[in-house]
Amino acid sequence: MNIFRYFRAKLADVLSEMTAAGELPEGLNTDRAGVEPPRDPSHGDITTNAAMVLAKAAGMKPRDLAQLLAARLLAFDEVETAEIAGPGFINMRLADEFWRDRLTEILKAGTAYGDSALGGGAKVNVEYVSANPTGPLHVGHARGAVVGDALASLLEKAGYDVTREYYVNDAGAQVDALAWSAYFRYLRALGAEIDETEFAKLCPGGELQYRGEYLKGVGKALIEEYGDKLADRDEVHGEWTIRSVEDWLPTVRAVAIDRMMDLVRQDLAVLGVEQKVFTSERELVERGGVDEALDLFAERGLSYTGVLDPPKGKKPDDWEPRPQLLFKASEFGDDVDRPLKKSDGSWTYFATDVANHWDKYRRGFSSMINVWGADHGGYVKRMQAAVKAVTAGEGELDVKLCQMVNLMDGGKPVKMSKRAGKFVTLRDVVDEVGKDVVRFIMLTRKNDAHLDFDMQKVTEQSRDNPVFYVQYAHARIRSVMRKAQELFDAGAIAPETLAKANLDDLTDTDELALIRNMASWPRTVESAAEAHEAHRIAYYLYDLASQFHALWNKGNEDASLRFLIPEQNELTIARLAMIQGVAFVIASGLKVFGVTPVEEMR
RNA sequence: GCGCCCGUAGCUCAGUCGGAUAGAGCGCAUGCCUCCGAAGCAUGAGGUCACAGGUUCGAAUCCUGUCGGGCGCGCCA
Repeated sequence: MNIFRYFRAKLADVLSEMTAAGELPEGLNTDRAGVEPPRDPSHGDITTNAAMVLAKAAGMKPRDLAQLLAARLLAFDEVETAEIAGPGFINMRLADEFWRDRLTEILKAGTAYGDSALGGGAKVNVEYVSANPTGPLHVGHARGAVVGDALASLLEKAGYDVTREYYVNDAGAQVDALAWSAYFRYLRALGAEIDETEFAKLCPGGELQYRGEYLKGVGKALIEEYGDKLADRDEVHGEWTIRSVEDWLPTVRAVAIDRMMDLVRQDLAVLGVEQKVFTSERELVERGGVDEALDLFAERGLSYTGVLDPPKGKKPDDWEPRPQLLFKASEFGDDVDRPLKKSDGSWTYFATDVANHWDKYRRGFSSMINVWGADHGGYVKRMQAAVKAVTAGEGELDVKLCQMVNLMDGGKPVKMSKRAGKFVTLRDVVDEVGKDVVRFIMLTRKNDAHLDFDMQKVTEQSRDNPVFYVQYAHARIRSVMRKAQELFDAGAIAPETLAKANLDDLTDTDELALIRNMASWPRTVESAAEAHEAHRIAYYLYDLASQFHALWNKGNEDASLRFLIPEQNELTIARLAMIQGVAFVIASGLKVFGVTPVEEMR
């Protein structure tokens, strides 16, 4: 139960009562009246701005209206006090009993606490990673993977029907370059003595783009399946020669992409990411998806053949005007119209991506979320414009841009050279620090802020490491529960039993404050889901964990505040119920992150 | 030149639909372990929310402009 939503409903009742009594005018718009936590807890448990927002329309002074509202709100059993403060806030304090009931609710729900019906089962598509299938994933991809995956889980928790999707860019120049690079490995594996720089000259762009060791496997796989059929051997000199492109490239490309996608899937599995739908750009093109989408543009008069102005501020050295098929993106909020066809007549990446989103819409997703690297920022407007155009305004696309991850080791940046094919892979990092640490840390910043990832700091066992601190809280609770088995039967301290326990002994201010914080978990889930911001969960968990640790520490000074008090069974049971509640809420949050709560620290 | 993102404590960052006296960690200062819950804890100092206007009961938050940083800007994805 989202307590703020609960009291917002009560406020609505009060407002309609007042309208019926003639104290408020008919047809008052009450949308802006909300029930929220006060900024300062000393003001109370919940607060409403209703009097201030409605005063003008009601023709009353805010504080006068607040008086009337407060009197009626006070009539509810749960509301202990209702005071007017500042410009017209109504601060309410809720009965201790109400909070203890929330704890009972948590114990009944377990890790399902915080589940919400907010989404109402609406379908949402979250597309993330979507890295080119040209090699293993590196650390940068890890952030997008985790951000997308956690956002998907968060939306599921908030009641949406979520599909996790990966768009495979298996058409276009990049995968052709991959095929060339794989072909080189194939020829080498056949035993051909081909010089790398000589071969590079034959490649498109005169460069052998992918030189990592990981392509050796593709070369071998090609030999296993096709033997030497993809190359010719000069009978006289015994040298291997390259066949014409159309004879080998489609085959090599297909095998290489297949292999690379296996690699990508394995890397994602290591991170605990499992996407359900893999949409192939090539298949989309082959089954006419692009033609369909662009026909739609043509029908609606949203495309035309024209010439773009040269980009300003950039040296137009090799620029020359060329007529292209353009999409009227500027009619949908973009700055200029965008090309759908290249000068050679083939589709641009944008055109196929329009088809991709059109396809998603037809599969029933009017709500779509894409997670991209920040370097794709310039692409957002045109894609949103395209989604609006292709769905006739019914579809909505939110793009989460992930900023760079600065990989560090003991305060020093880890050097990565993409040119030499030496970059730190996702797998390297996961092997080093573990999946849970990577996942949690990737969510400790807003997606659009730079993130420092220090391999040493993230495994440090100290308060400034949020992963440790949150996990430690959970482990401490599990440890107390284990110890409690020396005092009670396992059945007596099982969550189902604790849910029935008498909690009246929970009277300490810090204990009640802890319960209040737990009770704000459903609201945290809902607001984070609405904002599409999973990182808020990390801050909530850190906050809850430190509140728990503070209470634990008080037990050092004052033995009467400890969780296990010998000879005082009822009090101890109540406190066990409380910390079990904390463990559930932490586990519930970690589940959203795909992080396993630990039983003990090692 | 244009567009997008960002600018909050010495440092790294939170900040809920616009809400009251702007928060956390690190660092700093002070106090606290012969044992019973210290892989530490408690308390405190520290701010022109980049700057200047505007919107209103109320602005770190919304709008306009300026300054500073990052990213992007036809035939790459």
